[in-house]
Amino acid sequence: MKQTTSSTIFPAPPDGAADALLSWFSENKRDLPFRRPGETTRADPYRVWISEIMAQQTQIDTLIPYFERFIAVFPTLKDLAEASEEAVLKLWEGLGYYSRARNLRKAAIQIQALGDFPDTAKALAKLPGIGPYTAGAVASLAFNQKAAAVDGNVLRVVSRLMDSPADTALPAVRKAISAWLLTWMPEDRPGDFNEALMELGALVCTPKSPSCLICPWRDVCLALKNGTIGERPVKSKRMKHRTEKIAAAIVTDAAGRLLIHRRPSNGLLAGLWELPNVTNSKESAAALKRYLESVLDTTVSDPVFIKNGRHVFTHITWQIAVYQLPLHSSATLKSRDWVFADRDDLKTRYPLPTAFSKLLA
DNA sequence: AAACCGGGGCG
DNA sequence: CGCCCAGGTTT
Repeated sequence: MKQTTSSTIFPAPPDGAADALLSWFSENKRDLPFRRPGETTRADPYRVWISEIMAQQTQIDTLIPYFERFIAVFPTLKDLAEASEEAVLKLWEGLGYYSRARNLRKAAIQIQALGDFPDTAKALAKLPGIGPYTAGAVASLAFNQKAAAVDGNVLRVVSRLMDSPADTALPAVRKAISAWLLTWMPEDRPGDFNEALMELGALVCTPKSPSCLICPWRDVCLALKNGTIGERPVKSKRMKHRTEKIAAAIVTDAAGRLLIHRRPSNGLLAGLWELPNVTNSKESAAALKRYLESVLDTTVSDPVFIKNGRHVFTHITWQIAVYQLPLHSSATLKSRDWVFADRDDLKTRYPLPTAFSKLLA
């Protein structure tokens, strides 16, 4: 008997949907560096984990070079657990959401202490940086455990298959879809099933202009049948935006080294390095000069305006005025959060967010 | 439940 | 250039 305790938000999936999906996947799956078989597992859990954390914020094609570099520097869990935070951040430079890099290292240390890589969604979810999605993804893709892994791709694919008007921004809807997927996930192939759902979302059931004509579900998809593909999935959340004016300084010493500052260990771009700057000041050039004089404990020349820049985050737009201040007298730096960095160290050592690195280009 | 956390791709 | 994309943590 099937589903005596059904009560999920959807009725049973269309007949043959699982078989059609798995057949399509076996013929169309991409050969990706984190999908090669593990020694004793479906895939290497360390690689799956790293790739899933990276995939949370980046499309696969963009992520691959980062992944390859990361694995080259930290080939094993042990290498990552023994790395410095700054070394991990440097490899993460340009990917954004830097707390994920810090959590990656913390979790590596915890897994080392455990001895074995956690192999259930429940155990994985205890690690920093691993929530419901990543826990399910690693458990199923690496260990073939029966667990849901509902990301944006899966929400879209499922919403369209069932022509669901449910708001996928709501945690309750995500939970309901997870529970529903478990009711028809093939017992012996959770990893293939989850990976196939995500691959379908990435290659065929894309957000805009999906390739419905070649979709394995073209005959059973309810949104396609009802002409509502463009309206699925339904998502409610919208966020506000604010603008900040930043005055940033390019300060070089007599040797041509660049003055940089480490940001605080919490908040936006935590722990990354930046050009010295002041925010939302009316007399920005004068404020910048005062700021630098207090930091360097010496008088500096008047800032010379160079150019304007602009950087857009999800919730903030920075309007950046860039000034130059060459130093001729020597300056004393008060803390390890201030450095004169030469060109080579800037490239290899200090993680600089895109907002600033593009100003120097 | 809502706010915070970044950068890249695309039309 | 405006618009879109996502999952985990913190408040």
